[in-house]
Amino acid sequence: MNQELMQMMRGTPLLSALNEAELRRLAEVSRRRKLSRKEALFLEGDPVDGFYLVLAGAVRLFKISADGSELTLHIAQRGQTFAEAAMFTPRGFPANAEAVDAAEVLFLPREEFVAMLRDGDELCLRLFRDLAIWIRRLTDIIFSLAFRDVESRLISYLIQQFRDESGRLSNGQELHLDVEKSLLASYLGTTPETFSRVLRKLQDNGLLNVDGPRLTVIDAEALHEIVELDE
Amino acid sequence: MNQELMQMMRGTPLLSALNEAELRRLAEVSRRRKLSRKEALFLEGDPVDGFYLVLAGAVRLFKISADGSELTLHIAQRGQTFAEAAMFTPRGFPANAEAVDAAEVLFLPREEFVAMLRDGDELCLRLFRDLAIWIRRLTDIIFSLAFRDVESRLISYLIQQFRDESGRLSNGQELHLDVEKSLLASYLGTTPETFSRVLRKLQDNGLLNVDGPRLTVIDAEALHEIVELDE
DNA sequence: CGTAGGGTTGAGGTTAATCAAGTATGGTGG
DNA sequence: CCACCATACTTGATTAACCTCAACCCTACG
Repeated sequence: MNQELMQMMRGTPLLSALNEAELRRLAEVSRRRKLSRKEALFLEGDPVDGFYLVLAGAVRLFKISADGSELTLHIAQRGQTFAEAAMFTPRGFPANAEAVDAAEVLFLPREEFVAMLRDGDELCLRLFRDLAIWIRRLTDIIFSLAFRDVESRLISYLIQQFRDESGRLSNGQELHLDVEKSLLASYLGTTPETFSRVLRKLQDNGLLNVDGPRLTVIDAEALHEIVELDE
Repeated sequence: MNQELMQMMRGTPLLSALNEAELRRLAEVSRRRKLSRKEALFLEGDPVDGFYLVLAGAVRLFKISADGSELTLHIAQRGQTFAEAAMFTPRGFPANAEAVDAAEVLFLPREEFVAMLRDGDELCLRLFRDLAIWIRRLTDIIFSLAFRDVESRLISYLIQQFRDESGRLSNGQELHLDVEKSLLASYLGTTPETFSRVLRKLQDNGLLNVDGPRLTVIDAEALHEIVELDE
């Protein structure tokens, strides 16, 4: 049996509730799948036979509009699970999934997993927490889209990604964007053009230095003020 | 024991998984609460000690921005439960709740409910479905906010509320708005002014007749076309 | 009759999308 | 090693959607 796989599974909040035997059983029926950059994993509406764990790389979950524009809901990183909730809806996946860069995922079949839900109440509680976190995440996105402008959303993202122990950015700090700017734009619910312009504006106003994917914080205080204005 | 209460509880998808004894036990520890129009039930961030079932009237779940504007996430009607998910997050309610009109709710304490989760796997599965439905609902809201204009959202709402067996509106059909227009505006993520203007435009274009809260469908085909354009 | 609340209408301004063009940058094949 | 191309990114000009502010209407109700 694959030791590294078991290790990864144990590392997730959800699956760590399983005992050794269950973990091994689940590992046996799971399937690995390699994805190339931008390769689709599933589409919105596809029937759901199980959920996924990211083994390597990252997977993007996104909605797509009739005219083709996209909004990224979440980027699942190595060690994270996704599509757990979809297993319990009759209407298939509520979003699309594709690899950000080359990636590998582990597919965990619904049937075996649900069987384990039936005997372990700890596993149930973990899954409830998982789903509740999703609900939180989605309500946060709704709040952002409804009440905040792109500038505020962008700065929020930076703070969230790069904050120190105090939960804040500090002057001189280097922020290296590890994802494409256009992907980030989609995550912020805007276009690459607007994203670029907002970065530019922050630079012109002396809050941030921009050098390709390398950002340098110039005026952390001002940045924090902008997001705190709309909570 | 209150027969009517038991009846209501049995009527919900979630609680119908409980057996008689459990139902009675839960009814015993539950608490009824009457709310007057616009009375707050809880605020975002409040600690969560349980969830709610609407006994009468309706309860509105909404986010509120720093400058005071509101976005309604859901209007829970008689017989519906809400805040189930919040029980499993460490960060309190993710939204505010208040009565739309005079209403009555039943508070179901977390502790007893979670205890029942531990022994009934059917109950767990129902709850998973509940949470998955919430996730679906929230992703739909996100889709609407990100990709669709107010006109399209409004028509979608009307179709959703008043569709016949075929899932469509028909010419001459009377649609009676049972909630305040300003509340509807908040539900559609817009302002009363814009809401009013959109209705006006639909009337001017001969798609709809507007007489206070009474709408009459003039051109169902055209209405459906508008929403189908953006899926 | 007067007032209050919900609703409507108009003018003006802001945000951000769209369209179009131009600039790096990195990889590939000659 | 260089020319070429694809791709991401940037910038400018224009436009569209929608919000804000302000005034006004209408109806219910004291």
